Amino acid sequence: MPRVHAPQEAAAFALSSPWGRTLTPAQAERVRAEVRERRIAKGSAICHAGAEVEFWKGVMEGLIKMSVVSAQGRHATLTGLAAGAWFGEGPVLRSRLWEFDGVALRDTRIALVPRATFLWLLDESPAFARFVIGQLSERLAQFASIIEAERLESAETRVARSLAWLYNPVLYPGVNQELELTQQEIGYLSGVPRQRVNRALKLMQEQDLVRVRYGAVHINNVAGLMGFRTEDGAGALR
DNA sequence: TCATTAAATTGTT
DNA sequence: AACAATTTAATGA
Repeated sequence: MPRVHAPQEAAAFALSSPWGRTLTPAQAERVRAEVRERRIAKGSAICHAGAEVEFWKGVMEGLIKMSVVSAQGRHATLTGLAAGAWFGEGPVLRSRLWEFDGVALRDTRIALVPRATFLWLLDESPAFARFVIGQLSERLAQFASIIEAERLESAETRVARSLAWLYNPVLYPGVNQELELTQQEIGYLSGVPRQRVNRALKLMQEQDLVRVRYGAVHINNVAGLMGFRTEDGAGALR
């Protein structure tokens, strides 16, 4: 069972985020008073599809995989969430229910903003509203890119793209060049088998886009990764 | 600090 | 999916 901890660090994390810095002192004070922190052990759930959304959530530390499970038990990864990412605005605004399952791929710390506080900020702060709109737009672009790659491109291209998306400055402000992800974890995030991830990383390394390390990948060229293509994408076969 | 062993991760089939 | 090779982490003298 995840435990709720003292809020100080979570409040500091929230208030130093891109949206937190835009708040008025009064708005910041309410956030400071109401933000909570939760620690999630590797392998445990952050949210369950169908459960009520109580909080808008920010990743302070760690890594999350968002996925959906079909009635038959097949599951598909939608995206990863790295440190600095805020998520849940979709279900908070739309259905009040989580639409996906979230699992921590490693020990993770989450900042929790109560739903009511989130909605209050949306009403009170135009800057906050702009942040949320900007984030929704980025996510839409991300999902469009993923669907396109899923249908038209090779597994190697999908791996490159999911790495590149981790460097989107709007969705993941705090990611640095040394990505501490194992090839297995990259596989979970991109929905590609580990063997194929291994092959993909070597191809990217040949082009100096990344440097493969033990348990990590050093990213040299984000734009190059976003544009990375192989000749054997599904589009090339038809 | 070094050597040994176990565990995790990578690379290949 | 299975297996071997490599790297790191843990242990104990």
